[in-house]
Amino acid sequence: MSANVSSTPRALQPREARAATREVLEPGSRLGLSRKLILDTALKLLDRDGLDALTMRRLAEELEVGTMTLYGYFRRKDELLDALVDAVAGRIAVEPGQGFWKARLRELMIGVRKSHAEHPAIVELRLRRPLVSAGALRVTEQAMTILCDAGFSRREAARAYRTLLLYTFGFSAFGPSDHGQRDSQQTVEALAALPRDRFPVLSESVVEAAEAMADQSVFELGLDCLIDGLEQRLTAGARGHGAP
Amino acid sequence: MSANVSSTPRALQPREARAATREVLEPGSRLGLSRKLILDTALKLLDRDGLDALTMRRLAEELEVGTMTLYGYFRRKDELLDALVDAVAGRIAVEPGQGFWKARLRELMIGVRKSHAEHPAIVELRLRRPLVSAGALRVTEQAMTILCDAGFSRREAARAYRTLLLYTFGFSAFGPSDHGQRDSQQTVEALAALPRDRFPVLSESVVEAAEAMADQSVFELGLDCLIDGLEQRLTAGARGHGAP
DNA sequence: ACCTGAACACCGTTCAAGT
DNA sequence: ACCTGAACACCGTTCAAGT
Repeated sequence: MSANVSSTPRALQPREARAATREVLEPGSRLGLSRKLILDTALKLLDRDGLDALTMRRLAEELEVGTMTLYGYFRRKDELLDALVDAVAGRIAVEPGQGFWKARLRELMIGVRKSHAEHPAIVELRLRRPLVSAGALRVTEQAMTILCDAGFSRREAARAYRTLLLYTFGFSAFGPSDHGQRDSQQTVEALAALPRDRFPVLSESVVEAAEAMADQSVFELGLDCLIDGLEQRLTAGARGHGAP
Repeated sequence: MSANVSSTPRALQPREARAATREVLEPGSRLGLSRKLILDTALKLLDRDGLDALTMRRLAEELEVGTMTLYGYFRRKDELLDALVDAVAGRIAVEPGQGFWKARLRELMIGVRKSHAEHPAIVELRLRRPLVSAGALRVTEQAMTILCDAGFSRREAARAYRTLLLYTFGFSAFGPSDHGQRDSQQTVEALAALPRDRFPVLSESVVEAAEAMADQSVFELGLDCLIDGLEQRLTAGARGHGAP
């Protein structure tokens, strides 16, 4: 799938590029079709049956339309996927909020995490495409605002946000899935089967390890550790060699 | 691909399970074939051409063997992929090391990150499969040892390691790719094209944001923030309400 | 102008057959 | 016992044709 992605950027012409960022084709639609309807249906399919279930054929079938009709609205499947990611990212809450910067930042990242939890397949989609669309950058803007207001330089704010975002994506992509009951039981069994001589500590921590692997609340632990660590650097920097 | 994964665990019988964890079939090999050779070739293919290039047909072609011959060594492609992940994880450095626990933990996670950087496709493979094989758990054992020695309870050690691991995976999966020169230029352009009124801070931080997105060293920033945050919790816990 | 079936070049895997 | 080609049920996408 991603082999196709990497093979066809095709450097858009300036004028064409501008058009491409908003509505690409959007034909007149003899059937009731629209880009929005296609995206909504794709998201429904994604949430219900996962990333692998989102094929052009099945999406078309769901819309009761010929497969090739979709290609009148999105030139390639990739284009549809990018639009999907942008749309979902665009719904993440970025209210200004109030209070200390640490609390505001915490709130923001929990909103990102919540969006991931609601649409797990979207996280997978973001793996290979470093999408920098407007919808996806709303969160970045908000985070940068909070961090710069707190006293971080633009460079440090950008780096700090990066660690928060990558941690959040990591948790969503590799962390516990929402149903994860069965996973936990399997984890316990796998850990219990380890040779005690080579895994002395883990053998004594089977339950604790399995719980940590299944526990959604570990997200907040890491998030708070990161934010605390960033705060230390902020105050250390201000004291140590003064901000310019 | 992963639809197939989820559809066929098939609960092994106890005796069968034991056999399955080591050598599954390993036929006598009239050609010079072996599970090891297949895995080595698969890893070479993966590193050279990426995850999508690793198809059973192409792997067989590379080995100058009929496609179906591979199925004599691995029952399914998934089985081959799991073996691949386990083998690569098994090579991560987990020397005991010395010094303060923070430095040892830092070293360990940098080793994990290094392995990811060397085999990016392996990170993708670990997305959907929460593999708990012996090879992959060596790092866990080492991390738990370090954290427990430092004074964390087994539960807190397991949770702490979890945040470190998920951050590391997040960075490797969603962070800058190793070549990423071109990405950076494209990022700058995308950020510069944002409407200044809706993105006032980001518009002023185009270069800083693009640099942070391309910078491998941001990994250490987040890693150190996390470890510092964990340390705060360790000492706070020891002072606050004493360890049992 | 809008929609679409057939076809092409791919997948993983089953099955029956080769030696 | 070991190996494998043909076949099946899928992909994304091109192309030429329908209305």
